[in-house]
Parts: sequence; C-alpha cells; structure tokens
Amino acid sequence: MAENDKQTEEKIFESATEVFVEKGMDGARMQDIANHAGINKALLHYYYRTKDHLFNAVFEKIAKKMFAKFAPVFDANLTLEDKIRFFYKEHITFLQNNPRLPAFLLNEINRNPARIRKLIQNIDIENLWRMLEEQHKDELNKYNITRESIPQLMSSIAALSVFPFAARGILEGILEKLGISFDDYMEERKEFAADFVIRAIKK
Amino acid sequence: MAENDKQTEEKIFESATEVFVEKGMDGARMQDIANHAGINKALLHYYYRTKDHLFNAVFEKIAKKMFAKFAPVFDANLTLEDKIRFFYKEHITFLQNNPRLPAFLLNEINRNPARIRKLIQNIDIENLWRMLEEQHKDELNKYNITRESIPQLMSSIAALSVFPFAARGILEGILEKLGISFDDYMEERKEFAADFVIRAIKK
DNA sequence: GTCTATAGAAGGATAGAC
DNA sequence: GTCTATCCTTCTATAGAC
Repeated sequence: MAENDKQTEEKIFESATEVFVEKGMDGARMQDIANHAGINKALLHYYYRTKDHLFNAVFEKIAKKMFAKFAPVFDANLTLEDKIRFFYKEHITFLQNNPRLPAFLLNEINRNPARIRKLIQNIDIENLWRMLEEQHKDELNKYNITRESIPQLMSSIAALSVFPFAARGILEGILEKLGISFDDYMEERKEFAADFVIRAIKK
Repeated sequence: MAENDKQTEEKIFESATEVFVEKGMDGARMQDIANHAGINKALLHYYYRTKDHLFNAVFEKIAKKMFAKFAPVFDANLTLEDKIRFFYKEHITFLQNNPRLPAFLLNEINRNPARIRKLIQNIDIENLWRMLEEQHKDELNKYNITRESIPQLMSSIAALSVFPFAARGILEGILEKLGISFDDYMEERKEFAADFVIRAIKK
C-alpha cells in the first residue's frame, strides 16, 4: 500500500542522511544505510536505483535546508545591527542542532562542485543585495560598507559561524586543553560574532 | 641502492599527497597513487605496508606544515596590528599555493579526530598566549581583548582566511555570478581580513 | 513491496620471480 | 628494489522467489 511505501522511503532517506553525513559519500556503505533503516539492502535499490541517486537526493535536501536558513535575514524587519545579532542567534542554534552539516557540505561540494552549481543558479544574488541596500539605506552611512566589499563582508559573516563547526575536530581539542567545552564556546559565540562584525563594519 | 630507495619513496609520498588531498582517504585508490608515481602498486606496500600507514604519513606531514605557518606570528617583532597584517599576507599566500589543504585537513580531522589530538598535545597553548601578552602588554589597553575572549578571537582570525578556501566550491560559484574571480577575491582578502579584525578588536 | 541469494567488479594486500 | 600475477574481501547492483 502507498502508506507503507512512504514510510519505507522516508525511513531510507533519513537513514541515508545520517550515514552520508557521518561518513561522506565515499565512506558510506549501502549496507550501513540498510541496517540503520532496519531493512534489506535490495530495497535501497528498489527505491533509489543507485547509491549516487540516493546521495544526490540527500545532498540536495541538506543544501537547500542550509541555504534556507540564510533567507529570513533578508526580510526581517530589523535594523542592520539587530539583523546581524538575529542571524548569529538563529544560525548558530541551527548548527548546534546539526553540527556535522558544515563539514559534510563543504567537503562534498569541493569534491564535486557541479552538484551545488545548479542550486546557486536559482539565487538572484544581486537582487538580494539590492533589497538589503533598500532596507537599510538610511543606516548605511554609519557603516564601512561599499558595494564592492559586500562579497568580502558576507563571506566573513558566514565564516564566523560556519568555520567553528567545520573545524570542530581541532577546535575541540584546543579548547579542551583550556578547560572550555565546545558547547560553551558555541553558546558564547552567538554574541561574540555579532559584536565582532558590528565593530568591524562601523565607521 | 639507497639513492634509488629514497627517490622512489619520495616519489610515492608526493604522489600519495596529491591523490589523498584530491580524493580524501576514502576516495583515494592505491592504484591511482601507483599510476601517478609511475610505479607498481606492490611497491606502495613494500614501502608503506598499508594504505592506512601511507595516509597517516601524508596527513601528519601536511598537518605539521599547516601549523608551522602559524608559528612566525608568535615571534615576529611587530606591533599587534602589523602582526595581524603580516599573518594574513603570509597565511593567505601559503593557502593560495596550497588551496586544497584546508578542505582536506578539516574533513579528515572530523572523520577521525584522534589523528590530530597527539599533534595538539605537543603545543603549549597557554604559554603561546602568555608570550603574546608579554610582547604586547603596552598596546593591549588599546584593544578589546580579554584573556577569556582569546579562543573566540583566535578562531575568528583563522576563520577569515581558512573558510574561503574550505568553502571554495560554493564561494567560487557565487563570485562567478558577480563577475569576480576567486583569485582576485583572495588577493583582496589579505587586506580586507586584516582591516576587519583590527577594527573589530579596537576599543 | 520485501526478502534471500548471488553475480560482477573493484580494491587492498601478498607471493614469488627476477 | 621492482615487477607480474593472483588471492581474498568488500561493495554495488541485480535476479528471482514470495
């Protein structure tokens, strides 16, 4: 029955997500995914034909989920500074709940950049920035932001929240020697990163 | 003869480095490494016994090389601001010449954090920071730097140079839509990142 | 739709000749 | 020290019964 299909397909998809995020495309085993879903390996192929198909489905879903987390910033009705604070609070909280996503995505994207290209094609970046300029045109004279510096600025903002998760393996080891837990560090970071950026862009 | 040994062993090591960095531990094939070195697969095992041994040798070398790049900052005889500028110039130039190292290292470290732990153990972090405090004790009152904020600050500094390379697959796609080359962006970044940090830490 | 069994290919590792 | 040949395991994928 269709009800059963859906349940099985979803169970497979969820298990595949966990295993792929954990082990990466190359390290993941179809057998692991089957075991994790409590079903037989052959069923994976029945629903998704090949490992590659299954991976692509998982990858696309995760990438969209990640991008979607940046969106609310562009329409929130807040001052620029509050937007930055809002962003780090929301985004880091999301990553705390999905701590392995950054490393997974960055790695798989570098391994096969073509995969992400079509997702990027759908975004009208110039327009997003026009929106931001429009929303904050009265405030912008308070900041060191020029049209040319926007890529540098945006990538810097993303770096401050994404990097600690991507580098968790090292960072956690270093923090440990200082008696600081990664969780405490990340909690603190919501405010630190916002303050850092705001000071950096102020005239 | 020993001369020959050394040549072959080095050729294997170099080829292994290229292939591992390109494909990662799981994606790399012993056959690829052998082909790349222009020798037979069996020779790899003669010199390094297993794929795991070979990988560990490569990984450790690269990790040390990366860490070593942070060292000059701690003994350069410069003001704090000039140290920051010096760091980004040196570090980003190094990464421009080794653009795949960040993604490789971050990924493999997360996949197996134990590998990096013993390297971290050898670093006396508290002492490094005492050195920095000592070197700049006369300037520190000009900045918003407290002992507790040092981990946040240091990870932020690293994030700004490492992240763009780790995220190159996405970043390049976005920049492309704006008519900016990754190389130009990176060149610009040496100064942008330094200015960004300096403004962020100033009182 | 789900299972068992197995084909078929690939990859790491070793034996043995030179 | 280097090569060819091959073993053996692992993994993706499919055939076929229920």
